[in-house]
Formats: sequence, C-alpha cells, structure tokens
Amino acid sequence: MLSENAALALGMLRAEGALRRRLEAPLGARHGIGFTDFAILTELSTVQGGRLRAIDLAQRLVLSPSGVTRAVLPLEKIGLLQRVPHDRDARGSYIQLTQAGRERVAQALETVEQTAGEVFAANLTRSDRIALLGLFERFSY
Amino acid sequence: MLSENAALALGMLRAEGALRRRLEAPLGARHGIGFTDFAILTELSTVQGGRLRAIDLAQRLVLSPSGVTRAVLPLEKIGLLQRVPHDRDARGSYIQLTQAGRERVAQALETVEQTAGEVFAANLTRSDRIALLGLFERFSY
DNA sequence: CAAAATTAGTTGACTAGTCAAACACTTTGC
DNA sequence: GCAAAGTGTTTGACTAGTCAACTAATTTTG
Repeated sequence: MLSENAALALGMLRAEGALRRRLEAPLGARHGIGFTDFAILTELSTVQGGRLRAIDLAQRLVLSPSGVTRAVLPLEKIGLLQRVPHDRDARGSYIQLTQAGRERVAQALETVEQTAGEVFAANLTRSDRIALLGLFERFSY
Repeated sequence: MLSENAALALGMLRAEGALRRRLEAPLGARHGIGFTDFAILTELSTVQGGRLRAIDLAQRLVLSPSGVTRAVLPLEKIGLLQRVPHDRDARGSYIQLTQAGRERVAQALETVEQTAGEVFAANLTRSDRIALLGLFERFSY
C-alpha cells in the first residue's frame, strides 16, 4: 500500500504526462510551439509590458536559468520574442513578447483551452475542475 | 484573463515541475535513482509477481515504449530489475523487479513520502490533499 | 573606493525522453 | 499453411532540459 503523499506525487506525474502528451501534438502542428513554449509566452502575456528578465521567467515557470536561455533562443529566432537591454543592469536583458508573439499565444490559447478541456472534462466534473484550479492556485513555489 | 482549462494545464505543469525539482535531488543522492525510475519500480512493486511487459509499463506510466527501453537499461545494470523471457510470446519479455529492487523501492518510498509531504503540506491542507488524490485517481489514461 | 561577495546569464557536457523506422515474432484469413 | 496485417521492442537521430563552471556586471563592506 502506498502512502498518501507518495501516491499524490505519482498521480501528479501521471496526470501531467497524460496532459502533456495530449497537448504537444496540436500545439506543434497548429502553432509550431511546445507546451513549455506556450507557458513562456503565456507568462509574458500576463505581465505588464510583456517583458520579464530570464531569471524571473525561470522562477515563475520552475525552470533553470539555462533552460530559459535554451528555450528562448528558438522563440526569438521565429520572432515571437525579442531581447531588449535592461537599462539599469547590463548583466541581463528583458525577454519581451513581440506583436507576433502576442498573436501566436492568443491562437495557441484556444487550442490549449479546447484540448485541455477534453482531457479534464473526460475525467473530472466541472466542480472537480474548479477545486483543482483552486488547489493549484494555492500551490506556491 | 486565462480560460479555465488552460489555467488548469499551466497549473499542472508548474506543480509537477516544482514537485519533481524537490524530489529528484534526495532520490538521486540517497537512492541513486530518479523520479521516473521510482515510478517504474513502484508500479512493478504493486503488481502480482512484480513483473510487467514493457508495453504495459509504458501505458501505466504514460511513457513511450522506447522511453521504457531506455529507462530500464540502467536499472537493469544496477540490478534492480531483470528481464525474463515471456513464455508465450517471444517478441517481448517481462521486466521484473529483483529482490534488490524491492528493497530499494521500499527505502525510496520513505524519502518520497517525506519529501512530497513537505511540498504538499506546505501548500495544502490535509483535506485538500485527500481531495487532490481523489481527483488523480479519477483521472484515467 | 577597491577587494570581496553576489547576481544574471551563457556554455559544455550530459541525461531523459520523443518519434519514426526497422526488426522479429504472432495472429488472421483465405 | 502461407501471405498479410498487426504487435512488442529496439535503435538512430533528435529535442528539451539539467548541473557545474565560467564570464561579466553589480553590490557590499572595511
């Protein structure tokens, strides 16, 4: 018999795996991005100015700084992001959503909303989903 | 504003990332395995006979068959698993927990139980955790 | 105000996993 | 009972991400 927290951890691993598996294909096919890319773009789209330092992005997405460097490169190359120098700290720069990035994330959001909806609705009632959202929002990092 | 299912998906991504980040270090340092390895060993430990075909393991863990092949190799090398031929189908073989594997997973379970407990207890009440476990259990794949 | 400590970011080397193709065996159906 | 289709697994080539070491700039402090 599994103890409660270990069972929770394994449940989380599986649920995330299942969700990612469902989301990656349509995100890649329709919008040319992965799930992590979507998370980066979405995070930027929610902050004032659409810009964040790499380190803040890393913290918010629970990624390593090098992971951010590596994920941002192709997104910059396809024009969804750009780097702009920080005016008070020359060590780093802002990672900023471009207009194209804003448009892309808005389109991708529809795909994610629909596909994730299929996954969650297939398994959970609406009040379950609201409860789950509440739990994730109470999770801090 | 983010729609409900997209917010759920991003919440899941973050929560899993945070959990994995916390678990990998002690699992590696104390037991020499990663979180996915722990999931494989645990899954095997719960089935009668401690053996499963690669494809069944893949399905249960939401991994690709090649992912299973690649994950199993080092676990076999360190003696926690062994492959035993299937007597009615020569294409595949069983992946079977060894005695050493059983002992290792029992020890690792304590680490996971404790560490995951820290993560979950820091963020959620006990009734939240029970609710979350219920939600994960209703998730099918 | 210069030396020391800290912080932001990138890079090299590596691990973990994916998908598509190949391979080997098994099952189906004429 | 053999050809065709299907299934289980591995492999090659690749993507995504980690950590440790490094560079460069900033902040602290005696």
